[in-house]
Amino acid sequence: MTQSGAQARRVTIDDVARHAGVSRQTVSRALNDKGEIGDATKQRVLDSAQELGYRPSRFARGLVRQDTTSIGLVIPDLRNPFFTEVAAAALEAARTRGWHVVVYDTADSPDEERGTLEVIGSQVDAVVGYFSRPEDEIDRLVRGVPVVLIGREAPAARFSSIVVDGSEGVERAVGHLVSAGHRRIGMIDHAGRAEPSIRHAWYETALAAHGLEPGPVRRAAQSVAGGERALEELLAEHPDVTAVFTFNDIIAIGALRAGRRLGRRIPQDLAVVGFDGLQLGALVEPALTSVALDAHRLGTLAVEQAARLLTATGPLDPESETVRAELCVRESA
Amino acid sequence: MTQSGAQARRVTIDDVARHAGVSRQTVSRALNDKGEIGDATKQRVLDSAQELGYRPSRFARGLVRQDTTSIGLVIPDLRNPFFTEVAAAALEAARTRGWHVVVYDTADSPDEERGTLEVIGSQVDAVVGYFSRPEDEIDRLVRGVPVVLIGREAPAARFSSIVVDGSEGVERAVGHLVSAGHRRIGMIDHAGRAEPSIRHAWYETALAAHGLEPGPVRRAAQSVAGGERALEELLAEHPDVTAVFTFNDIIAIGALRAGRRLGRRIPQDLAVVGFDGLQLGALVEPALTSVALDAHRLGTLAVEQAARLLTATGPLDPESETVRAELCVRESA
DNA sequence: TTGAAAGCGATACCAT
DNA sequence: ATGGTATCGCTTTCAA
Repeated sequence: MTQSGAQARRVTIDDVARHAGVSRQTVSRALNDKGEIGDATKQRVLDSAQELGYRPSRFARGLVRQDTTSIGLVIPDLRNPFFTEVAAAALEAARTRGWHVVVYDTADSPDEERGTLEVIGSQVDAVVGYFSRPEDEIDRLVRGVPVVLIGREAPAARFSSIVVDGSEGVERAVGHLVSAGHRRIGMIDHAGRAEPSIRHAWYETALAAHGLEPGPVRRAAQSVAGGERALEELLAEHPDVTAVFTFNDIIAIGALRAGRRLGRRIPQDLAVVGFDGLQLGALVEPALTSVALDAHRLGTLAVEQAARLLTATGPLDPESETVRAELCVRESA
Repeated sequence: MTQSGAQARRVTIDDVARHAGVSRQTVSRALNDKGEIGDATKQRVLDSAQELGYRPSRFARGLVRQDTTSIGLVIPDLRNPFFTEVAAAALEAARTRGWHVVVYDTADSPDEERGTLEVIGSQVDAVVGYFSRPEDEIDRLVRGVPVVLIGREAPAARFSSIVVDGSEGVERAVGHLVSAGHRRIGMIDHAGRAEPSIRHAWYETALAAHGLEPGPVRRAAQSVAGGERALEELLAEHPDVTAVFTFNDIIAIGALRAGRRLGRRIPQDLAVVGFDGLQLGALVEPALTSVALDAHRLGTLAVEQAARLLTATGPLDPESETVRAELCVRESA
């Protein structure tokens, strides 16, 4: 007994060939605009293909012509303009190379990150992005796929990476605060991981360099609201604080708003310095002073590094692998 | 004469099999954690694979197990927070389905758009996103790949789409302005395409509905700076204008800034209404009033629509295909 | 100009 | 538990 409503089987090149009364090589020629084919035949084949709704399998095609490259781009939170910028730059750089970019947003969650790593290995030729998991675990999960780590705290041993060095920038920022008379400088770190961030370490080092003792630290979710709450709590506990350095600009903007709401004049009563150097910082009031990172460069370099991995050219030299942060003074400090 | 420095040939499953002294099926089993394999054998195979640096071909694998789905997501400008939001939502929706998303940023350029369409057809199972080219051209370029058009002005005949209906929202916005006493309401449209945007049409209709004659229109690049310039020019030529509706929030923010700089009090002397309803609008001062669109919903629906195309379920019903804009009143109007 | 046959690199089914 | 063989859908020689 025959089943009616047949399975929607894939239309293959052979179907088209049969329909057009030619061999499949001829179909291939017609579809790929190779020469060596009669005009009439070509048209007939094209028509058949159209009529049958034929679409070549990307797998079969990829299998035989080993030319398409795609990379995976892993971003912790695409909604954060900083990562958007990195992603946009990476997309640009990939496009100039004719690469495809498969984007994954791990929502800042280690679990999602693991899931992504598991699945990504079999989908792309190289992986570029932000990861919080230990190196050996990443290594195990991607199973040999080349990886470029961006902004990894400890320059990775077994992976290529693009290193972010904010120590100097943060040091400048603290210098700037100090010369404006601030002595009691707090920090709002991010709340994501168990340990303090590397940015926190830079902050402490910078304070020490200026002979200041560590200020109070609060942790915040990476959102404006998170920054607002953290600043309120920080000032409630430590009213003597007159300046804060924050993990990033989003948090800083929250701090800015909360500070104003509490009646502090900015930057006189409360100076705020963010990190990232978002364009957005220029739009709020007062405009945000920030330790700025060149996100565009980060994205571009990451893809270039991947290219070198893939072509077995040597990696970038350590210097050009590093992106340094610079103090961008606006109004909030 | 043999060439030294042999071509870096791909390591295949057969190489691993040979190295481990087993058949390739056994290798396959070991790698895919299927049962029916001895522990010792499995370990030996895994070691060989590791040693040879073996990575399965995603094409060969995809060819035989027809399970991985990927879609192309085409965005005009990832740096615009609105599209970022759409993209983030689409990524989320795709992830729950286990799909991969290949992202393309067309930089708002018709040329890039064409290039993207040409290349995308052979890379993904469906395409979702924003396009400015005529339908029939899109059709020709993607060659049969299912397409979901987002926010297309004329609901597409031959493609599925997610429709944006802002008429009501804009009408409300104009009503809001009118009841605040504004009679001379200008618009800043975008400068991208030759013709006025659909948002401009909504604006005109809304004015008419309130018995107002069309106000002056200026076009701006989609950036804060573009908005600033356009507003300056608009007011220079038409000082009697007391309110402007803008193509989007980014432009609106520019208008806001320029208006203030010109000494206009906002919203009394100059009311500004944007379009998109970006979160960002709440951070500027005064906070931006805007005709808001649910970007998250847009991204989610687009992917759902793609899912229906792919599974040959019926498309979404027309009503749920439509996303309506709503007036979000903050401070600028 | 067209067609036949040989892979590309993996998995699945059926033996053993 | 392991191996042989067919197969996935296409492109690329090589003949005709």
